[in-house]
Amino acid sequence: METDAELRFDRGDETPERLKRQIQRLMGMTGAQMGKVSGAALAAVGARRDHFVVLAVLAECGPSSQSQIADRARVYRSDLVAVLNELEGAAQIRRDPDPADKRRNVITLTDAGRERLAELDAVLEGVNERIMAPLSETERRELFRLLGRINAHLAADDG
Amino acid sequence: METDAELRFDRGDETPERLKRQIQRLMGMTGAQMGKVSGAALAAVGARRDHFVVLAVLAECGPSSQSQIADRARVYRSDLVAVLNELEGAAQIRRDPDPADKRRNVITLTDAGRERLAELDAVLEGVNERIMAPLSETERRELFRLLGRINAHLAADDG
DNA sequence: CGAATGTCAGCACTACTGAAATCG
DNA sequence: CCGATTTCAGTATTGCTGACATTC
Repeated sequence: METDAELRFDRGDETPERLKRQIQRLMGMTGAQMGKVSGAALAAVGARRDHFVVLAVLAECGPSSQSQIADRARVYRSDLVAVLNELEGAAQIRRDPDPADKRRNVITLTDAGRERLAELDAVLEGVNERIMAPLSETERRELFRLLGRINAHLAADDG
Repeated sequence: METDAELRFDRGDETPERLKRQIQRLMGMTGAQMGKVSGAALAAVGARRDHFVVLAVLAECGPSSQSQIADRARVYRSDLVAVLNELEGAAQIRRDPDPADKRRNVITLTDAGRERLAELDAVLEGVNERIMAPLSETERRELFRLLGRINAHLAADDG
């Protein structure tokens, strides 16, 4: 039998062509790696992605209810609760009952929250720069443009 | 207080600028959506991503040991076991002990496996086309090129 | 002995669902 | 009564780690 002879023992970049042609796979791998890098960078300062996203939404949209934040940050309402608990514990947000609608809370960014956002923003900007390092300025814009188009198309397709 | 007046009730695309500028976020969202689309397409024919990847590796690299497949398909050895069990159950692969090294199994693609791979390949090609629909041929090539560069850079950076 | 291989068990994290309590 | 909001509990999937027996 030729069992041993037919095994390929060589290492290196042996990724099959079939896999290389799959945009899903390339996007998935690259996206996952980006997620890891930025996740690790945020973890290094004791934060997670949701913290940044929620703070950013509050900074740009002003005081909001939790369901508004959930919609804009694309976080589930149920998961948002824990995030807000943590941010509130660090005094980066305030959670006050809305007198006009007693079902809601009004979430407000504090000064500490604004500082924290600036910190996280700087961290992620560093990550951004590191990720985009091999691309020129025009290439970066082009990448954004292409991804944006695909993303819009996918979002319109099935929600 | 102006609690109610400061709330923003308008819906639509309110994604904060800060978030739009994050390549990680755009890639993450787009990649996740691609993953969902292709995952759903594969689930519709009773398969998962790993099935396709493993079959593709076997088709292009020939009979291999499990750890070789794991390396090339970027699947963990531990997770590969279940995948191979399923493929073996459907008679799409054979798992024979390697007489030359009794620690190893030699995994071989069967004819049924080749047929299955062709089927999954067609399914994913459809997904690919659907995802890339809004882009022209040159734009698609450009996207691949840019992503490939970033991916190679990230992979070289930290493994 | 140390290293590789296949296997199993389990952990951590994220996305997601469901339901309850309160209120409009 | 129906619907929205906040909250808690739990599921499911996936990436990943650790341990173990066997064999080189």
